[in-house]
Amino acid sequence: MTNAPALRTDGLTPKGRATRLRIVAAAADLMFEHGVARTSLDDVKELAGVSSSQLYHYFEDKSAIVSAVIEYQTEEVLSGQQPHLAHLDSIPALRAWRDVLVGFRRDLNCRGGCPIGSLGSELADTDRHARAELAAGFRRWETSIRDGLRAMRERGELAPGAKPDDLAVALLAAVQGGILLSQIHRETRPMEIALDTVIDHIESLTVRPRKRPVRSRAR
Amino acid sequence: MTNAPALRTDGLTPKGRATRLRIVAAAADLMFEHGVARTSLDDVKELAGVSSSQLYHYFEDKSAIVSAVIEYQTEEVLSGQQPHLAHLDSIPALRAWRDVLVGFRRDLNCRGGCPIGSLGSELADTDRHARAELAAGFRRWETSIRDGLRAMRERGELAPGAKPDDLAVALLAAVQGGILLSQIHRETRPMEIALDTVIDHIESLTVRPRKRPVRSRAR
DNA sequence: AGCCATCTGGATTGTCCAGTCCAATTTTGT
DNA sequence: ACAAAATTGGACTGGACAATCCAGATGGCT
Repeated sequence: MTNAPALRTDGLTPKGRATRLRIVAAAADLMFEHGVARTSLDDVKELAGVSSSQLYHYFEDKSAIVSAVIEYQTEEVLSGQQPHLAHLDSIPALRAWRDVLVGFRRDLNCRGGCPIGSLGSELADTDRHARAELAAGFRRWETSIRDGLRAMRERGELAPGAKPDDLAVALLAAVQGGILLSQIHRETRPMEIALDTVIDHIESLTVRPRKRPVRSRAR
Repeated sequence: MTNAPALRTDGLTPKGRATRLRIVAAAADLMFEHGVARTSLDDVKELAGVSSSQLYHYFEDKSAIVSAVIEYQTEEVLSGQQPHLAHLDSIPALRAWRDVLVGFRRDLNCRGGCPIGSLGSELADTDRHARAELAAGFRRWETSIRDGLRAMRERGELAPGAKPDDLAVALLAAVQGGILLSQIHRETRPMEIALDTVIDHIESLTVRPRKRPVRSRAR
C-alpha cells in the first residue's frame, strides 16, 4: 500500500520505481496528446507495458495518476526551459528564451498545447486538487520569470515605473495565449507575435545604457 | 434526415427549430462547464428535456453536436462583446472592452475558460473539422480587433512603425492567456494584467499632439 | 538457501455511454 | 378533414472503461 502522492518513490525497489515512472511517462504522453478524459487506463497500460494490477498497485485511482502527471509535466516544462528560465534578466535573454519556446512549438508542428496549460484548461473546474497543483506549478514558472525581471529592475535597467511582477504575468499569459492560438491555427506566428509584443513592451521600459545609475548595494 | 450542419434550420418547423436550439444550448452549457469529453449525451438529453431520438433526428452524431456548439459559442462570444468589439479604435475603447471581458470573468467567479478557447484546447488535435471551425471563429474575432487598430493607424493615431495586425494577435493572445491563468488561479488579476500590459504597449505606440504616453491607470 | 515484502499477470465486474430501432404522436399542406 | 411529413418517446445493444481480486513471480536480505 505504497500510495505516496505523485513522484515520491518512497519504499520502492529500483524495479518498482522504474515501473512507476514508465506508467507516469506513458500517461503524460497520452494525456498530452489526447487530453485526460480521452486517455483510458487501458491505453496507459499498453503503452507502459504493464497490467491493471500494477496501475492500482502504484496509484489509488486515475486521479492519482493525473496528479503524478501534473507533477511530472511541471518538472518537464520547467527543466526544459533551463538554463534560460533562470536568467531572464536582459532583453537578449528574453529573446533567446522566446526562441526556445517557439522552437518547441515548431518541433511539435504546433500540435498539442502547453503540457501544463492544457491540463489546466481541462481540469481547473473539475478537480480541485489538480487545480491547486497546477496553480502551484504556474507560480513556480511565474516566479522564475519575475526574478529575472526584478534583477533587471534592481540593476536599474528597467524604468522605475515598470512593474516586474506584472510583466512576468503578462509574459506567461503571452506564452499560454500564444500557444493556444498557434495550436488552433497550426502556425507558430501567433505565438511569436504574442511573445515579441510583450518583450518589445519590456524593452520600451528599458533605460538607455548611458544613463545607467550604478548602484552597488548588496543584492 | 434533415442534418444540415450546425445552426442551419433548413426544413424545420418552429417546434423542431426550438427543440434543436434547446439541444445545442444545453450541450454548449454542459461542454463549457465540463468539457466536451466529459459531457455525455444523456446529460444533454436531460438538460434539454429531449430523448435519444430527438438528438439523432437533428444531429448525425456527437461530433455534429460539437460542431453546432462551436458555431453557437462563436456567435455567443462575438455578440457578447458588442458593441465594443466593432469599435476598438481608441485607447479608451480598448480599456472599456477590457473591462467588459474582465467583468465576464468576475461574473463567472473565474470558472470556465473562454467558451471557444477551451474548445480549441480540447479539440484542436483530435478533430480536424472542429479545429477548422474554431480557427475560422478566431479569425473573425481577430479581424474585429485588427480593424479597430487599423482605423487608429489610418487616422494617424498610431506610430508609423506600429503593426496593427500583430497588435491584434497579441491582444487576442493576452485575452486567452489571461483567461487561462485566471481560471487556474481563480483570480481576475492575471487577466487584468495581461490585457493592461498589451494595451499599455499600444498606448505607448500612440502619437499624441504633445503629451508623452502615460502609464496605465490604477487597477 | 529461504523468508517476506514487493511486485506482477490477467480474468472479472458493474457502470456508463454513444448510437439504433420502431412505434406513437403532432404538425403541415391541401 | 385527411394524408404525408415532421417530430417525439423510450427501450435496447454492444462496446469501452475504471476499478477489483486473487494467485503467482521476483528480488532483497540474513
